[in-house]
Amino acid sequence: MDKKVRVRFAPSPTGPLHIGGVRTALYNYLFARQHGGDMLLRIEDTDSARFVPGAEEYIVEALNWLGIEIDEGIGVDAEGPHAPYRQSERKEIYKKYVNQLLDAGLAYYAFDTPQELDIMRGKVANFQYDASTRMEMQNSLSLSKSEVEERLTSGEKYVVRIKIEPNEDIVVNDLIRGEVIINSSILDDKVLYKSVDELPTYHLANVVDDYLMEITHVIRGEEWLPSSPLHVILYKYLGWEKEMPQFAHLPLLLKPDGNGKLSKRDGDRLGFPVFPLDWEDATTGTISKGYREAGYFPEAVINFLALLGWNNGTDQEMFTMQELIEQFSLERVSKSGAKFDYEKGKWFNHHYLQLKSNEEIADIFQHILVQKDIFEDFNKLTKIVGLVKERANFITDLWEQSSYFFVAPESYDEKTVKKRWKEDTPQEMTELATLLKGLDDFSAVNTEPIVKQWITDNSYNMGGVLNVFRLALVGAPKGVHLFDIAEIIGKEETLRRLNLAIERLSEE
RNA sequence: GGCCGAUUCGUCUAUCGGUUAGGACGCCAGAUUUUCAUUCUGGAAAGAGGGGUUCGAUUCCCCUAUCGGCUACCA
Repeated sequence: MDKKVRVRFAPSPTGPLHIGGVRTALYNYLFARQHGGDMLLRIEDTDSARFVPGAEEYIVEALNWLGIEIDEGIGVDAEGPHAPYRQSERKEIYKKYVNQLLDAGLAYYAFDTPQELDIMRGKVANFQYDASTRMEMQNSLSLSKSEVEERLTSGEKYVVRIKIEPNEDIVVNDLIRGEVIINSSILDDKVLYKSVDELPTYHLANVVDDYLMEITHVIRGEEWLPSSPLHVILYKYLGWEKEMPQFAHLPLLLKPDGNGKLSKRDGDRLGFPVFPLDWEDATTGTISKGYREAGYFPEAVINFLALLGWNNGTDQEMFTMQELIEQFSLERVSKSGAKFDYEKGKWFNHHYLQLKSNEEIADIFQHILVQKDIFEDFNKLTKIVGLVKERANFITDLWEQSSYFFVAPESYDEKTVKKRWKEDTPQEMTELATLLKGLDDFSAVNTEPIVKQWITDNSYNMGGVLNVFRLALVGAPKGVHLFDIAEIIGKEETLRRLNLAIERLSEE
């Protein structure tokens, strides 16, 4: 019987969660759910220098908003069978395995300072700390036993490096890319542990934790592919070869224009969010926009992200989370990076907006209106939403599409005025006002035929009259069906706007 | 520079040796409409290049090119 599937999302709390990270989390989640397995959230804060307060909370909130549920670890409960889930709180655990490697002669102490290493890198082209150079460096392999002892006891800062045996082909079996073979000679003796903060580096920490937490599948970004042979070696050195998880390296999310990894700056430059939620940088105070605050529905973001690198082989484009869980497969994840197509993201949101009920949308839209000091009757609002929602991509677009329902025009579109406002217009509009004034039933089904009949009877120009009427009500050549507008704003307001337009536009 | 990975319309992608290379976003045109938008219909638009293998390559192999990732006491 196979082991229960267990995957983890392991971001480092160095800032807001990047949208690419969100996709990684999503794929992990889909995979776990599909196999009835567990999804863990682990915080990789082994770099004390890059720790950013609030980042962890942000990550939890973002996943929560998106409906990516965590079964174990951070954000669920402090305990859990493999607690703690914050690597900075697992120091003792790593220490034990560092010592194990040291004792077995598979790792060694190194005392070279960062400055000394920089000098070496400057001096020797393509310098690499490995079998070919390690004997020239300051470490427990090159130094005498007593000197090492002395340096250690004197409290000199050191680092523990893995001892890589050269000239071995390391095979990484990737679920997406197949076998990737890398020769160990190109690997350097990576730092596993640093005494400065008594913390391991990512490489050791992630292997130890994945083993201890019984992770069966490591699904992560492609940027980890080059270091995965190192991880394979680590599993071997630690004696966990049999328990080694399977790897799947996801293609990267690329900039919409040009090349390279999608970054925060692309969002600022091109005007779209690259983060799930708004994020305020504590030191600079600058705010990075998030999808939530930009008006996206979580299901739209999920759907959009899911398809950036995966498809089910058919023409289907709309997927609920449940369908994604059922249909997702690593085999169908593409190998090449995907450029981030923000326009398509908008289209997804438009689609999901149309799926919402008018009441649901009106409920949210109401909050936007209140901020503008507009308090509209909910039933009326629901009606308005039904009329304009198909024109919107976001609920926030609704205001632009419907403001004329709430406020009378302050100015009139010049081009339309020039084109439509003729010598006879004031007279026609006055007649129209009189006609409307006499109507009791102001519903569109009643007013429309009457007004049109009046136009015909007087041999007026249909388009001319109606467009000026629209101009009076809306102020611009836009908007929903004219008589619907009149119905909703009501007889009184319709007449008021009509007279206002006659007054203002006749002056000129 | 070295290593690894990738390469189908502008973009996301389908195709698992034989297709008029399909769909979607975006774009353009037409229809509908009192306006704008929506909607509908139609259109333009792709296998990086070169060698093989094969009766036949977008598909398999090799080379080149291009792009990307990694190359930290960062993840």
